[in-house]
Amino acid sequence: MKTRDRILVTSLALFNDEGEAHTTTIDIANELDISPGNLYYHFKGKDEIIAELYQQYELAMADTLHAPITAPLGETDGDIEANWYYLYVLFEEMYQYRFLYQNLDDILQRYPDIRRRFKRLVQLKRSALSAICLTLLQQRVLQADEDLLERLVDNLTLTLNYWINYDQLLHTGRDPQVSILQGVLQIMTAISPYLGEDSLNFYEDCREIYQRMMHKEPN
Amino acid sequence: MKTRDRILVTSLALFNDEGEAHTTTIDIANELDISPGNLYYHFKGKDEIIAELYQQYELAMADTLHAPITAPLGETDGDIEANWYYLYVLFEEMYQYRFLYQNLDDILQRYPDIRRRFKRLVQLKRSALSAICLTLLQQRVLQADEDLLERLVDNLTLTLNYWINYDQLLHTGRDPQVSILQGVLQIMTAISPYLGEDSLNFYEDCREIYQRMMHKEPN
DNA sequence: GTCTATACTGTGATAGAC
DNA sequence: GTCTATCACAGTATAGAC
Repeated sequence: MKTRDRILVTSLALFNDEGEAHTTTIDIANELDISPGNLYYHFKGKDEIIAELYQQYELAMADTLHAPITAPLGETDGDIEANWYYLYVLFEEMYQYRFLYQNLDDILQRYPDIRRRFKRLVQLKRSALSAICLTLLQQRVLQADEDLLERLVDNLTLTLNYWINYDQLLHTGRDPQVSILQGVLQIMTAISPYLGEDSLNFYEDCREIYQRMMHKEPN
Repeated sequence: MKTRDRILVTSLALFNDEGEAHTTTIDIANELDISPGNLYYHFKGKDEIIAELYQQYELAMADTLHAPITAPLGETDGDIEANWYYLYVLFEEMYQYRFLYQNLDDILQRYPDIRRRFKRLVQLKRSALSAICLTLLQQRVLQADEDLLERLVDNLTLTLNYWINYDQLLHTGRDPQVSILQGVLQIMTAISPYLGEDSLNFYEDCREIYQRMMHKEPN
């Protein structure tokens, strides 16, 4: 593994675990057992490392997010399992770059370029969740309820974005896998009451998947 | 106004507008036209200023949050207007100390004491929202749906905590008053589908209050 | 209570040898 | 590509005069 890549991997780990703000270039160099000078040979500074890490994150997310926008998830309409798995993957990808979310406003304030791009990404998340809702709900929501649907999609986007922060705050040290599963359940549950008579069935199916995932987790 | 209080007021303003992480003791002293030495006479350092500001925030919030827990809001059950106003006040109080939410994880990591207390405060928010739900929903939610109710309350707590961040991210520079009104509407909307046959009426009432508040806003 | 001076620290960044 | 050495600077904190 090249030094440049090792710097990226180690930086990401330190940012996630110790917080980006309090990880210095020296910390990174120490962790890698290289000199600060060497680090500066590969990257002009912390800014450049963060820019590169964000680039990685953006590529991965954008790729995933386009899936439900271009084609409905699952073979049959309302395929719960496919949507569950999809949300799980999204949460996982976000969790891998969780340092972004921990000091979000701080980072977005310092890097206006990342701010613009992050905003676009959130809008993309919103579109993806909107597409999922539209297939799940099908024609169920009346035309007049367009606005209601917008509120639901905002609700889901908000949950997707901040759930892990919220859950880890209330349950410090909880296994991240559990947090993520809870997050998926949380989103699915928020959709359920809009499903009319299928509402309870849908919710029960979700809980069942949740239970199943929770118990096979120690793999 | 005593210097000590002026330091607190100015610090809060700077933290909110420029971000806590990048506001130094010197910035605060400059803004007040006093010397850094003078500032250090009143507070041992930035830590102590933050601790004091948090104390203020906690007192105000805890006081407000106990209201619906001890007695239902509104004179009649399901008094929408009273609950609307209540949520509005909560958002406003949080907005006044928004620097806390902008770098939340960073601050909570640096001050373990604040972490514990903030966590308790979120649980208090959760209790308040739970109490509101119970009066609004009354006996509507079946016993079997206890778990569903928990998911709803988590959803509302999450929205209350992060809505302003989310809204300001997607609509940079939007009038905070509008963000807050949207936040209240967002929470009320999330409750509405659980109201059974009153669902649509409730939602329409909320939209009406929202419209009214939006237009009298330029006061 | 408030000021000016100053010292200490950690971090970011570069130059030049190997 | 990697190292050592060193600089510059910002932010924190204190001492002592007024």
